[in-house]
Amino acid sequence: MRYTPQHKSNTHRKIVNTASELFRAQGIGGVGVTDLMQQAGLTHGGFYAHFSSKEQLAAEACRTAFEESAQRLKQVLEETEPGRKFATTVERYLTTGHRDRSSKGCMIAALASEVAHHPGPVKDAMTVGIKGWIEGIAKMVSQDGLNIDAYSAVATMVGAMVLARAAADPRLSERLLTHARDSLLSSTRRMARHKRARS
Amino acid sequence: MRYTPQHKSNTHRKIVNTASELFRAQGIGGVGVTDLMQQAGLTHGGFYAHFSSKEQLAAEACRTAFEESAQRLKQVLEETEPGRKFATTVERYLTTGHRDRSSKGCMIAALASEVAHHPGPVKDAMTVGIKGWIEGIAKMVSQDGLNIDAYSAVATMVGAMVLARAAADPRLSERLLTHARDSLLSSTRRMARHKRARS
DNA sequence: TGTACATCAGTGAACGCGCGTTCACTGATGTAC
DNA sequence: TGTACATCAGTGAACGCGCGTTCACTGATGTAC
Repeated sequence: MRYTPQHKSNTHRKIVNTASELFRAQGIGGVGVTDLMQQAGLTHGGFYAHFSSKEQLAAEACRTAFEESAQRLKQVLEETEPGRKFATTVERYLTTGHRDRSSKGCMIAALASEVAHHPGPVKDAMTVGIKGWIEGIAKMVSQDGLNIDAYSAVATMVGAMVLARAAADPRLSERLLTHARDSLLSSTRRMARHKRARS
Repeated sequence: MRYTPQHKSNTHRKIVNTASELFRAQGIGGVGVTDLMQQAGLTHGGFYAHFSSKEQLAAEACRTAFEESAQRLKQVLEETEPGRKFATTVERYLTTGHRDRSSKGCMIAALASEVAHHPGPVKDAMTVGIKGWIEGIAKMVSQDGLNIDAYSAVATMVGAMVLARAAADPRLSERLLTHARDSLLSSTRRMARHKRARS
C-alpha cells in the first residue's frame, strides 16, 4: 500500500458528501459527474475508481444522508423532554431555513418525485429512508403521548416542504410552512393546555 | 389560409395534451422533444412552429392540466352534497389508481420537486396551480362545515402521493395513502357521527 | 368547373453541446534492499 | 540512511449518444381566375 490506508476512503467519503449536498440542491439529473468531482476537488476521470456508475453514487449519497438524519432524529428522541419531541422535530423541519438550504436538508423532500418513476438502487435507498422517518416520528409521537398518525404527519411535513419550494410566491410558500406546522402541532398544544390546567 | 382555421390550433392542442401526460408520467427532463412529437403523431422539426422552447410548452402543459383539475374541483363543489365535498376529493385523490396513473393525475405531485430549484414560467404556472387547489379545498371545507386547514390538507395529500410514488415497497406505499386518507377524513367522520347522534 | 398559384404546417438532416463513461497515462508514495 | 522499484489514486483526452434547436425543403390545401 503506497498511500495511507485511509487515503482512498477519505476521498470516497468526500465525493459522497459533496454528491449528497449537490443532489439535494439540484437533483440527481441536475448535477454532472464533472461538476461533482470538481466540487470535491478532483477531476472526473477518477470517478469510476470509486463508483461503478453515477446511480450507484446517488444511492450511496442517499443512504449517507439518511444515516445523518436518523442520527438527528435519535438525538431528539434521547435529549428532548417527553411532550416536546415531535414538536421539536416539526418546528425544525418546517422552517424557511430548511426550505432555502435544501443541500443540507431532507433527502426525501429533495428527491422524492425525481425517484418516483424509474425503479433502482436510489429508489430502494429512498424507501428505507422513508421508513426510518416514519418509525422515528412514530416513536416521538408515542413517547409524547400524542394521538397523531406518523405516516400522515410525515406526508404533511414532506408535502409542505415540497410545495413551499415549488411555490414562486414567497407569501404562499411561507404560509404552506406555517399552516402545516400549526396543524401538526395543534394537538400538542391542546395537550400542553390540558397538562397546565390539571397542575 | 390554406388549411382550415382550426387545423394548426388542433395540432397545437394535441401537442400540449400529449406533453401534459408525458411530463406528468416521466418528468419534464425525462421527455425529449423528439419523443414527444412522435407521441403526438408528428416529427420534431415542427415543434418550433408552435412553441418558442420546450420550457414554454411545459408551462402551457402545466396550465392546461391545472385548468382541467380546476374543472374537476368545481364539479365536486357544485354536484356533491355538502358534508361530502372534501371527503369526495380526498377519496378520489389518495388512491392507488391515481398513484399508478400519474400521466392523468395531479400535476403538483408529479412535478413539484423538479420545478423547485430553477425559477421560470413552469414554476409560475405551478404556483398558480397550487393556489387554485388550496382555494378549491378551502371552499369545500367551508361548505362542508369542517374545521380543517386547507394549506395543510393539500400538503398532506400531495406529500402522501409523492411519498407513495417514491416508495418501492408496495405495502409502505399503500399505507401512506390510506393513513393520510384516514387522518384527513377523521374530522369528517366525527362530524357525521355527531350529525347522526343529534337526529 | 378546372387550373395555376401562394401559403405555410409539417419534414428531416444537421448543428453544437454536455452528458456518462472509458482508458492510456502520470506521478506521488510506501516498501524492499 | 539512501536508492530503485512497484503500486495505484488521480489525470485529462477521447468516446458515443441524445439532447434542444435551426433551417432549407416539401407538399397538401384554400384561393383566384
